[in-house]
Amino acid sequence: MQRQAPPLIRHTTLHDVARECGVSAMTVSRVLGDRDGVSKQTRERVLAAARRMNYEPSALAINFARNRSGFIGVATHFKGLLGSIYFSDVMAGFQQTLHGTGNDFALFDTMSEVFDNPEELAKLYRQRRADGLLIVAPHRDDKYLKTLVKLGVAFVVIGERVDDHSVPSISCNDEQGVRLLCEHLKSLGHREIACISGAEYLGSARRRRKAYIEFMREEGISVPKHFLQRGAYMMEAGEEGAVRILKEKRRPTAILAPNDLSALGVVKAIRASGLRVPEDISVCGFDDLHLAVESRYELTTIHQSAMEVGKRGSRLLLEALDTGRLPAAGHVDVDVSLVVRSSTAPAAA
Amino acid sequence: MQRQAPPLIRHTTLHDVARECGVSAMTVSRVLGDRDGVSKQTRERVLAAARRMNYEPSALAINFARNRSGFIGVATHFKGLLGSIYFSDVMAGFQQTLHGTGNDFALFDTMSEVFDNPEELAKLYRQRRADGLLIVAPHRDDKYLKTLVKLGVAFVVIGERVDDHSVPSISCNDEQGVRLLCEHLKSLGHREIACISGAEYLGSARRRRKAYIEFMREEGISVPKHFLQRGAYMMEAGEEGAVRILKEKRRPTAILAPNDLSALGVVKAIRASGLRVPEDISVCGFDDLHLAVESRYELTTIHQSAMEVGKRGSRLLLEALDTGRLPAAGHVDVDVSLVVRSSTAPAAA
DNA sequence: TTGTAGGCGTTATCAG
DNA sequence: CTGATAACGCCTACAA
Repeated sequence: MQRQAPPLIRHTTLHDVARECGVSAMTVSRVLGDRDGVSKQTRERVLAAARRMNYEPSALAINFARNRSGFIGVATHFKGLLGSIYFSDVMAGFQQTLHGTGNDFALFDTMSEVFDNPEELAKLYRQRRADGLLIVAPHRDDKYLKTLVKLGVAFVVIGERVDDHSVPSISCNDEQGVRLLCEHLKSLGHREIACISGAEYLGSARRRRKAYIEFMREEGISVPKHFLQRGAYMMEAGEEGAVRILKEKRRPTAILAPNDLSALGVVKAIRASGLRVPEDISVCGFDDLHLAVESRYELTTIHQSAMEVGKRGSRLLLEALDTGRLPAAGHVDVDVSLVVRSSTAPAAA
Repeated sequence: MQRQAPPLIRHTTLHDVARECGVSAMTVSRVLGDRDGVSKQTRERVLAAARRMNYEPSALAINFARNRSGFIGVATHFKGLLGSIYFSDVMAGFQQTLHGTGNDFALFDTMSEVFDNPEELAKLYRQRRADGLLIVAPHRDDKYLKTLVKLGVAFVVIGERVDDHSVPSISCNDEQGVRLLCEHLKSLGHREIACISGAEYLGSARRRRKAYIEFMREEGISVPKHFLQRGAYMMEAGEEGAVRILKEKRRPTAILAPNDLSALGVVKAIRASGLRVPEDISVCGFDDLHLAVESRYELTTIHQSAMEVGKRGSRLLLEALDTGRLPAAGHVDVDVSLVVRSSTAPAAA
C-alpha cells in the first residue's frame, strides 16, 4: 500500500459541532443518535448547529469502532456474468434486501488472483473489506468456497446449488420446474415426451435432466434412447438434438428443452422437418428469457425469478450477520412457476 | 442505523502479535510495514509470530486513520446498464487500473433515492463511503452531477460527454469515428452519402449526426433533406429510415447508420427493396457490436473500446486521488478505429 | 534499536 | 441531564 495523499477536505466532526454549541461531544452524539437524556433546549441547539454545519457522522469511524465495514461483498465472475441480465436481476433482488440497512455493495471478481489463492482470500477476509459475501453463480469447480468455509466467512452462494453441504446456497427449484412442465404436458395427453438436456458440467442441467428421467419413471413411461439427447443451452444445440430425435421412427408428441434458447432451436428443427408446433409436436422451454419478442414462437416455459433468488439469498446473509452467526449451511430452493403459451397443445391422436 | 450484532470473531491485532513476541506494537508495525530500524533477530521473531497467528492488518483501522475508505465507487443506472456488455467492458478497464492499488469497488445505483436527492448524496459523501466516483454513462438530464461538483467530490464521468464543462468526463471520440467512416466512403468514391442518426436525447447521437453534417459541408456536398433521417439506435428504426430514403428519387450510394443495430436494419431494407449490399449501396455502422455472428452481414463499422475508456477514465480518477486534487474538468476523447468489412465497396458508377 | 504518547471520530460506561 | 474517560487498531512523531 503506497503512501496516500492527504484527504481533499476535512469534514465536520462531532467535536466541531460540540465546540460550536459549547457542549461535549457526547451530548452531540446523544442528540444525533436520538437517545434521550438530553434537555429539549440543548437538543435543539445541537440539531440546529449540526444542520448548519452540514454534519454527517463518519461511516469510517463508526465502522471502525464496530469492526464492520458496512459493505456486503458481491463476488462473481466478471467476464462471464457482469454483463448479463441475470446478474442485474440478481442485483435488483439484493437491492431490495439491503435497502435502508446502511449497507452498500462491494464488488469482487472471483476470477482475480485473490480468489485463486486461498492465502489471498484469507487476507481479504482478515482485512475486513466486507462483512459478508454473496457469491453469484460460481462454477462447479470453484475451490475458493472451501477456503471460505474454513475461514468462517459469512457467505451465501446465489443461483447455484453446491454439492458440498457445508455451503449455504440458494437457487431456483430446477426439479420443480421440470415437474411442472411434465405435468402440464401430461395433462394435455402427452406421454411420448423427449428431452434435450444442457451441458453436463452445469449443475442445473444435470438436475433438470434427472427430474425428467424421474418423472418418466414415475409415470411408467419407457424412454427410448433417442428421447434423451445431450445438448447445451444454445439454439444450435437444441436444433441438432431435435434433428436427431426426429430422424428416428418413434417420434415424440412433445419435446422438453429445459432452456429457452435450445427450445427455440427445437422449434426451428421441427418446422424445418415439415411439422408444426404445437399441432404436431409441443415444445417447452425453461427460464422465461422473454425471447418471444425476437421470434414469433411463444414458448411455454418456466419462469424463474433471479430477482427473487437474489432477494432471498441476500436476506439469508443479512439475517445471519445481524444475529452474529453464519448463514445456515445447505441449499434453499426458490419456487418457480409455469408459464403456458402457444408452443404446447393437446397431444395429437 | 440500527444496533449491530457483535462481530463474528475477533481478529488478530498488532498488539496480539506484540504481546506474543514480548515487544511493543510499534515494533511489530515497523516490521510489517517493512521499515528499518529493527534488529534482524526481532524482525524474524515478529514475522514468524505474525505468520503463525495469521495476522493481517485491519483495513478498517488503516482507512479510518487515513480518512479514506479504500473504495472506488462505481455509480451507474443499475436497471439500464448493469446487465450490459458495455458495463462489463468498462469494468474490465477499471480493473486494469485499480489492480494492485489496494482499492476495491463499491457499487451504487444512480437511480436510487440517494442520487435523486442532493441532500442524500451529500450525506453519502460526508460519510466517506467511497474515495471517488466513477459515473458510468449517466443520462443527459442527470442532475446529481451538479451536486457532486458543488460538494467537491472526486469523480469522472465515463462513457458520456457532459455539456457542463466543470465536469471531468471521458468517452470515445464520436466525431473521429464518423469522420473515419466518411473518409473511408469518400476514398471509395462515394459522394451521395445518407445518414440515419440516433435519438436526439443521446449526446453521442447528436455528436455523430453533427460530424456527418460537418463532413458533408467541408466536402461541399449538398445534403437533400431525405438524406438525413432521425432514427434511433435500433434495428427497426434503421429499417424505417432506409425505407424513407429509398423511396425518393435521388438515391445515395452509401448509407451511414452510426450504430450497428440500426445499420442492420438498413441492410435489411435495402435487400427488401431488391438492391444489393454493398454492390448497389454501401452501409456503415458504429460500435462494432460483433453482431456479425448472428447475421451474415459483415458490417464496416467503428470499433470503440469501452474497456479503454474505462481504463483511462479510472486512471484519471486515481491519479487525482493520489495527488489530493480533483480530476481535471473537461472532456477527454479516446481514439476509435475503423473496421472495414464487406458492407462497403466502391461506389457504383 | 526500541518504546511511549497521541490522534483519527465515534460510542459505552460511569461519574457528577 | 451532562461530561470525562476509555476503547476500537493503526500510524506518525518524538523520546529513550
